[in-house]
Amino acid sequence: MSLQTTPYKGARDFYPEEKRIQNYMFDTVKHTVELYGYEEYDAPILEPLDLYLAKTGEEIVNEQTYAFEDRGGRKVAIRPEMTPTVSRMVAAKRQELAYPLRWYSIPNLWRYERPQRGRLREHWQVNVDLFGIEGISAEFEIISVADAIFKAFGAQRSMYAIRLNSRKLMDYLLSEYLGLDDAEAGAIAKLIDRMHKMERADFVTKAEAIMTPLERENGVVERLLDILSIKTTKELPEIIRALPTVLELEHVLKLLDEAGISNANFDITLMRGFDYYTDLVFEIFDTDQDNNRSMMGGGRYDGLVGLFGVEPIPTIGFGLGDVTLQNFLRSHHLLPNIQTPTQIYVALVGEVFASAQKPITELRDMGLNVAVSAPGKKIGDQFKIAQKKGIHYVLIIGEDEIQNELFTLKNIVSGEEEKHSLERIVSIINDYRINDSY
RNA sequence: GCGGGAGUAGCUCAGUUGGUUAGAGCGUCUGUUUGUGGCACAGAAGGCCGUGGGUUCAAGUCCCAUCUCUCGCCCCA
Repeated sequence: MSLQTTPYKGARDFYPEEKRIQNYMFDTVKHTVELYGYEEYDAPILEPLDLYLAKTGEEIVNEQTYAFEDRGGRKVAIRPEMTPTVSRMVAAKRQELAYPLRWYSIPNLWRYERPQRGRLREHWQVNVDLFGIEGISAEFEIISVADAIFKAFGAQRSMYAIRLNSRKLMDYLLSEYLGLDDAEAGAIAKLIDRMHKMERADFVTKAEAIMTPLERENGVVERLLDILSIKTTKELPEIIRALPTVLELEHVLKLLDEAGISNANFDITLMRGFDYYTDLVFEIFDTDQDNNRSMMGGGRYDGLVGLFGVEPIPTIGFGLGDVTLQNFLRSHHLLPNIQTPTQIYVALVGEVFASAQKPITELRDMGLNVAVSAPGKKIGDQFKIAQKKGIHYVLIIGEDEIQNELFTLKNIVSGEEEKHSLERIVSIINDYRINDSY
């Protein structure tokens, strides 16, 4: 029995060409969020299992978390998300941090479940969080940052939709306006979450099954359907529209619209699961039908830092998964062809390995990325290898070059070939790289 | 955890109602001589047909089981 070469189920190998894509995506994200003043942090991949039990549903922790006992008998988990960790970090230094905090990270996360399109067991997730601002300027900023990331990749507004809702609004709607008890409200909320996946009649049947006969007689299902069909906050019943959370939501939408973010809209069917969100929630969807998934989700979670026994801190943030982001970029042809960072491939001709070291070192000292071919290969093969590696320049070093201190530089894309000094070569390559950038 | 689809060369796949030594394209390697690649030509390597059992004179092909991958469901941090 031989060893497998395939990676662990639901996890990916990143060969250099794939790692380049990931680096490009993460570098673009980092650059964008840093424009807004966000700073990178990180934390261990292992956390005490308790950290997740405190705020997440039983099923998620028990069945979808990699959890085990360490050698000291402590129950630990591989982090399935970053939000509890960052809340822990903030709580630990609650008194000494300078608010507002603008923090981001790109951790790898693990969840134990069956892989499917857009969802693997290991993925990387951009986490962007803003701590310490209570008002809607935080909502406006965090959604603007999310939007800026998509714009930084060259996405058009028609390619993605930003959907907003309010958890407080939905709580009021289900318990006060429709008069459902907690269990019913929870079940209906889950149903709403996936209503776009089912037929209307199917939704009605399932909704009726959740409600009591009396509620059905009183037309609660019809009232639910009516309210779920609305497209703007203006259509909400007057009593609901006057809620502070709705006024705030309208204000955020107005600010976004004035900022040119025209693809942000109210969506009363947006639920965002059932976890720690306390007020506004939002998601970004791919408008491409083949990738009809939430790529990014977030919202306000004012209560999480307080779980660590300190005064709560108002917080809003979002997460953006690398798998769904890459699917998005691919389906909209937004992934550039990213070159190897190696700029020159040195082809040695003849017995010059030792004497070629000096010019090679000088090139590196001047900042070029230089790979040297294996000795003893024919020059034609060395061209082939350089081409296959995607390196555009081959530098030929033989007896002749070393004697004259003029080296043969060949652009294997154009086929042009000339002899130059090392300084001239550096300048040619640097100019070429600038012109060749994405 | 539940369901659909698929496993044949490194990759993408063909393989007739079961019938001799298993096929193509791409890729890899070698050569068409000596410091010039891509193109072309010639050649080579590379398969327990996912694994185990069964039916049959005969199984890549049919049946059962199992494993893996994949798409969905559940769930979604």
